[in-house]
Amino acid sequence: MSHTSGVRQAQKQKTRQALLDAALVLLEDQSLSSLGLREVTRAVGVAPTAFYRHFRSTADLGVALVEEALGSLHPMIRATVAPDEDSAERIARAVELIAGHVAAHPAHVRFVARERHGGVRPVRDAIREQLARFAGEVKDELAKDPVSRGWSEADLLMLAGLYVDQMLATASLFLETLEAPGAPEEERRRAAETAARQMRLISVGRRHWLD
Amino acid sequence: MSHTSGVRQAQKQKTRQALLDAALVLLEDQSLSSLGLREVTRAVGVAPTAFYRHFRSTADLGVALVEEALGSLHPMIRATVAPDEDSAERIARAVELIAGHVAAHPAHVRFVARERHGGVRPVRDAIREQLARFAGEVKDELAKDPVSRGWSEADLLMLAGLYVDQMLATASLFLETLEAPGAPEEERRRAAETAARQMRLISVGRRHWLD
DNA sequence: AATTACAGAGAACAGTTGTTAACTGCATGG
DNA sequence: CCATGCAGTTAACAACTGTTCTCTGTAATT
Repeated sequence: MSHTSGVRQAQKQKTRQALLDAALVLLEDQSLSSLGLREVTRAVGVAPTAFYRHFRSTADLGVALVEEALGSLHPMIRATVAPDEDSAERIARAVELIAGHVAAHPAHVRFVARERHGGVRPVRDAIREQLARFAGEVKDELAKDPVSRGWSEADLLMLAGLYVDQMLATASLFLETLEAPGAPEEERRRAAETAARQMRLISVGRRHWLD
Repeated sequence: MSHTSGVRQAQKQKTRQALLDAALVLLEDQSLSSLGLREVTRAVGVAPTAFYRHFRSTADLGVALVEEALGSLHPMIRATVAPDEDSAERIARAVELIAGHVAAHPAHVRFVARERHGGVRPVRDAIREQLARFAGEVKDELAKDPVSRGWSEADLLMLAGLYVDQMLATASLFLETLEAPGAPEEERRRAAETAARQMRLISVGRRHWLD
C-alpha cells in the first residue's frame, strides 16, 4: 500500500487542487460543457497531458467540483433548519447564513446553480444526488419539530424539497445581486427581505397544513 | 419598404427556423456556451457562412430561442393562476397544464431551465426579463383575487415570484421523469402529486399570510 | 545504493473552430 | 425586361481542440 502522505502525494494533490481552482475561475463565464482541458492546464501553467493524471475528462473534474462545493455543506444545512424556539429568528439566521456563504464562495454557488440543469449528465446526477441528501437531512430535522406531529413521511419530504429548492434559489438570487455593480447596498437588502418573506410564507403554510 | 411576405422572405424565414430547430436539438445534450455555429449549419445542411445572414452569433440565436420558448406563453400563465371558485381544482389544472406543456415542448423547457443560469450573459438576461414579466402578470391576477385583500404590492410580487419559480421547478422535474426510461408511469404520477402538494402548501400559506 | 513507480513535459496527429473575402444565382422593384 | 439586392456558396486562414506516444526527473521502495 502507498503512503497517504509524502512529498510526492502532497505535490500531486496541490496540482489537482490548482486544476480545480483554475476550472472554477474559468467557469465563471461559461458552462462546463464548453470547458476545454487545455484551457484549464494553460491557466495552471502545466502541460495538457498532466490533466489526465488527475481526471479522465472535464466532466470528471466537474463531478469533483460538485463534491467540493456541496460535500462539506451538510452540517450547515442541518443546523439551518434545526428546530428553534423562535421560528422568525431561525428564518432570519438562515437567510444571513446563505448570504454569508454566497459572499464567501460565489464561484461554488454559481457552479452548482449553472450545472444543476447543465449539459453534462454525470455532473447533473452528482448534484441531484447531493440535493436529495440535503432534502433527506432537512426532512429528518423537520420531523423532530413538534409542528410536524401528524405529518406523513411523504409530506415531510415534499416540504423538505421545497425548502432545499428555495435555499438554492435564494443563493442564486444573492449571487445575481453580487454581480450587478449598481446599487448593491439597497438591492441586496431587498433581495434578503423578499427571500425571508418567501420562507416565512412557506412556514405559514406548514403550520396550517393539517386543516 | 420591402414586402413583409414574398418567396424571398419566406425562404429566409424557413432557413432561420431550421437553424433554430437544429440548435434546439443539439442543445439537448450540451449547453449554449459550447454550441458551435458550424455545428448548427452542418445539421441544417447549409454553408457555415449562411449563419451570419440570420444571427450575429450563437448567443444571438440563444436570445431568439428564449423568445420562441417563452414569448407565447404569457396568456397560458395568466389563465393558470387566474382566480377560480375551487382553488384545489385550479392547482390540479395548473399541474396538468404544465405536464402537458413539457410533454409537447420538452426541448424548449430544457433550454430555458438550462440557460437560466447558463454561461451566456445575454441569454440569461433575456430569460430573467421574461420571467420578471411572468411574475408581474401573475401578480396582477393574484391581485384580482379577493384573498389578496389587504396585501401590499411588494408581498404580492414576492408571492408571484414564488409561484413562477415553483412552476419552472415543476416543469424541470417533469422533464427529468421524461428522460428516465425506467418506470415512467408511476414515477410521473408521484412527481405530479408532489408538485401539486407543494403548490397547495404555498396556497395555504397565502390564505393565512395576514395573521 | 540500485530499482521501480509515476507526475509531468514535449512533440506531433488529425480534426475542429470562427471569420474573412469574393463569388453565384435568382426573386424583386423600377 | 433589365438592374439591383441579397440569401447562400466556396475557399482559405490561423488558431484551437482532445488524445497518443515517448521521454525525463525524482520520490519512494527494496
